[in-house]
Amino acid sequence: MAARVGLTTERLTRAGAELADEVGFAQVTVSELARRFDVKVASLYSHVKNSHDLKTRISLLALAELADLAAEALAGRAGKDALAAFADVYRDYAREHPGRYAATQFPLDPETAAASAGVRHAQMTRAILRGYDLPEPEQTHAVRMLGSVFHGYVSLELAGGFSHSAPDSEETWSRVVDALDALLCNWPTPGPPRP
Amino acid sequence: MAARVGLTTERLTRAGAELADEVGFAQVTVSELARRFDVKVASLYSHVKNSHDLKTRISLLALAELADLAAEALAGRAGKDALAAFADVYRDYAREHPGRYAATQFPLDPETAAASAGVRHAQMTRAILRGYDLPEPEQTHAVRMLGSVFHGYVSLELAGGFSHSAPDSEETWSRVVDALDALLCNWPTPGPPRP
DNA sequence: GCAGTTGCCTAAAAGCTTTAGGCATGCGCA
DNA sequence: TGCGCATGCCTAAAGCTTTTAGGCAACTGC
Repeated sequence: MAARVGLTTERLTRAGAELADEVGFAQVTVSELARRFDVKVASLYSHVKNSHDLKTRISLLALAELADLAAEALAGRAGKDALAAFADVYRDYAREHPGRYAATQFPLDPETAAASAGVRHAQMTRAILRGYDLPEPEQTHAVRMLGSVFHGYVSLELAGGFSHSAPDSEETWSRVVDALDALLCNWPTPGPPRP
Repeated sequence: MAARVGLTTERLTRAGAELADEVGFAQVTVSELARRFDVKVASLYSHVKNSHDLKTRISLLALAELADLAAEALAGRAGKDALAAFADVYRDYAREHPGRYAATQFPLDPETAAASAGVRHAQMTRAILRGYDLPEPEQTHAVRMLGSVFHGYVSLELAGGFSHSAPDSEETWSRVVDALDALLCNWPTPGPPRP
């Protein structure tokens, strides 16, 4: 009958990522993917363990892409320049590839996460902080805070939180980066413990 | 046969919220809810339009609970005290009710969102800023940044991002609140536009 | 040109969603 | 107390997704 289509775990993962950007990561389904390759659903199960496995692979792909883009953007930059470039890459990736971005939030089991490009991305965040010198325990707090701001901002923006109200998101983003730079330059020393 | 159970949109919504906290918001299903009431699935469709409607209602319930808790925490506080209390309510709610918290991120259509308790919550964020005086355009940027940090931090924490590594999340959270307070006290003035 | 592997298929079971239509329970009213 | 009617929950059914088992045919390499 029909010739072989040439399915591959690789191709399925890529197509899954594109599908995610089109219809949303949550709507990525083995069935829909099969439809796109004009192939019966069961055929995919030779290349992908199950739906969860497919999503995990898409997530790993997205994390790797994001880390690569960030590494490229960071090359030759330091200080606020590096911070802004890193932040922009993150936000732009999310806006250009909302489905893939959602995939980066897919909960991975600890070993998978530890082997993912996510750790590379985290190391880059820490590298940026070398431009501002913070003592060690504070550095970790700052890394976590940067991650929170970037992820939080992009999530809310993608959810439509900042649209349809002035000032526009572009401007706020720029001010947020300014604020983070200022904050890292004047990182507060620990006060008395809260009650 | 079996007596009437007394289903209500209200009761279904509440039970749905509990279910979300137990198994995760994404796993909330009309079928599972029916099982919990020991009732046939179709019976729920008299009280709830469809699965999406159910999730919307759970989302609205969670937003209202969160806004109520925040309002209570804010009463009689100002400045950093208010900021910390507001932040803690947000984080504690998310940790005690992860499913409901996830529900607060459920995308609502614009009119529904505008009529939700979400706007009340946003207004409270703005009220906190009255303790730090920022000029108007900057105030909006700051509101968005606070929202981003809170949401981002809590999301990452819930996803397990900060567990299994020192220092513990409790400490970072406290430092993040310190940092936000410091930042609001020294909010940077707009620099030259980025190229 | 043959053997063997691999790839895609048919078949089937199980679960979730949603709609249509039916019976009876339990309420209001006489 | 008993009647009528509305409402609440049920049966039935179709359509979709996931996942497994097993089969045939098409490529690969010899």
